[in-house]
This record gives sequence, structure tokens and C-alpha cells, in this order.
Amino acid sequence: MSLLIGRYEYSLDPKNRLAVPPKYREALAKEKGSSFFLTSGMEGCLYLFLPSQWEKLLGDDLKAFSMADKEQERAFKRKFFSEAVEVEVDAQGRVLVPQYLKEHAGLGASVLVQGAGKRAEVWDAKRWAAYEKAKVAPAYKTIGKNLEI
Amino acid sequence: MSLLIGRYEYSLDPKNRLAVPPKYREALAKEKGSSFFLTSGMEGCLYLFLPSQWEKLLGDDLKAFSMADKEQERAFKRKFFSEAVEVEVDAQGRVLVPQYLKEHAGLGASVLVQGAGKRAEVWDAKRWAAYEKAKVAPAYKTIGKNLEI
DNA sequence: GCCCTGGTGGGGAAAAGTGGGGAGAAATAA
DNA sequence: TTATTTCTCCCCACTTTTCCCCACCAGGGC
Repeated sequence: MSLLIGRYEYSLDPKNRLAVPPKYREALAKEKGSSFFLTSGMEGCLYLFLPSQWEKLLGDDLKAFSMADKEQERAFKRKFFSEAVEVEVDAQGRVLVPQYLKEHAGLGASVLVQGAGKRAEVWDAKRWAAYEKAKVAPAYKTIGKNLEI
Repeated sequence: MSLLIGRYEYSLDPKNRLAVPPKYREALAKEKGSSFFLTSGMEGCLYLFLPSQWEKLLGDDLKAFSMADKEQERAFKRKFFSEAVEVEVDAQGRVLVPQYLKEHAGLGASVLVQGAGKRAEVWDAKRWAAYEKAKVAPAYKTIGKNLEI
């Protein structure tokens, strides 16, 4: 299994089309798939899954969503699944972002597509910058003290 | 497993290409690999991994990243994965440094590539000089008092 | 000297990113 | 139902960037 890594900056065009990094498309081709799965993610981004990982999520890992509060669990799953779409890659290597997902992630003209291991994430560039400053940097610093790398 | 050692000074050319020391490339060839993994490192440098060490990091050590606070875990993993790239070595023995990593490490024209055991590190020459003076030298002195070597 | 290796630079073909027209489908309104 | 509008998707086209390849220079060993 190849992890998705790297950071790419693209523009979301007026037709809501978003480029997918060639490396991710390669990974898709290796799976003999022609579409990704896109849905709303935590902290105001979008999650982009390869078919294999999407299937895995639906199969084994659905327990990962289980919480003590079952009503909350239902609420979360309703959003996660109802907002998920299968997005086909066009001849230019782009996918179409539905309006409601564009709004969920607050996507403007400048968008980041970045690897996150088992998935990729789509961020509005400004929102990422703010999140990075507020959450990532502190976490990195804290963890760095105890980590060997 | 061969440890990476030594210090090499190279120039980062206008196309953001950086030479990799022949010894490191030999180690890569021994692993039958053709690319390194490059990512952001602590204290403002870059980490350069051989495929075997990268895999090891993802395997054994990635569990070290899991924490009670899942939100913080996501924040950390986002940085870790999004800033990592697989960099192929060209026919001249160079790798291409992505813009965001160049910025993370503040790389100018003069760059150090130096062994750090299980990985190599890439430093801007001036930044290294400052870090060496401020942190390395004092630490070395303190530790020296209690160390056998 | 000559060859070989290593570091550096640059040109050009190929790929990637971006934008837009227009046919057809779907949704909406009359 | 029909008409109108919106949206999707399949093209084509242009611009920029990437990357593959070749060339040059310096130093060391034969």
C-alpha cells in the first residue's frame, strides 16, 4: 500500500474543477480505478480517498467511528456518508467538487491538496495557514520533544 | 544497515536541485532504490531518509505518533505526511527540493548535507552555523562531562 | 598529459495546470 | 406537456513548469 504524501497547490476554477496530483492519479491507476471518493473532513477540510481505502473504511474500520453517544454517532455518520461522492477524474486530471463540499471546506481560488497517509486532504489555502499556525505548529513542538526523529 | 555519516557542502541551484553525496547514493543503490524520502525536520532542517528507514518509520514508529488526543494526532500527522515527498535521484545525482521544504529550512545558495545516523539532514549553511553555535556546542560541552568518549 | 569522477548549469521536449466552448442531461418553471 | 435555465461532461487550446539530457569545468589518479 502506498501512502499519500506531499503538498500541492492548485486553483479551483470557476467551474469547481480541482486538479489531482499526478502521483495520486498514478496510485489510482495502479488500483485500476478511475474515481476517488470525496467527502467532508474534520477541522474544515475535505477527505479524498482511493477506492481501496474507501472500501476499507466501509468494511473493517467503520468501528473507528463508533462512539459512546450513539445519537452523536448517527449524526456524524449522516454527514460523513451523505456528503460523500464518487468523483471521476477527467481527461485533464481534475475532479469536480460539489457545491456543498466547497462550502464545507470554505474553498476559495487557492487550494491545497496534501497527503495524509491513508487519505489525502483538500484545504483552502488560507484556512490551512490558520490551522497550521493554531494547531499544527504547537502539536509538532510538543511531540517533537518526546520523539526520536 | 549502513549509517549515514559525513558532512558535504553543496549549492542549491536556481532550479532547486540539490546534490546527494555519492556515499549516500551508494547506500540507496544497495537497497535497490532510486529515490529518497525528504521531509521537514526539527530545528528548521530537512530530513532525508533511505527507503528502508522511511518504511521503518512508517511501520514500527508510527504507532509512536498515536495519542490520546485524536485532534492533536491529526494535526501532527497532517504535517508529517503532507510535507514528506519521495525524491528521485536524477542522472547527475541530484534531487529536487519542493518549494515549501526550501522555505521550511530557509535554504539559500549554500547548503549542508550531513549524516545523522539513520537519516541525513539538509541545512542552510548559515542556519547551521547559528544553530551549531547556540545549541550544539553547549550541549556537546555539557554532555562531554558525563560521557566516556 | 589523459581519463575518470563529481559538481554545476542550461536548452528543449514533454507533461502538467488552467481556461473556455458547446452538446446533452437534469432540474425548474410556465 | 413544453420551454427555459442550470449544470455536467467532453472536447480543444493555451501557458507554464517540469524533467530529461547534454555539456562544461575542476580536481585527482594513472
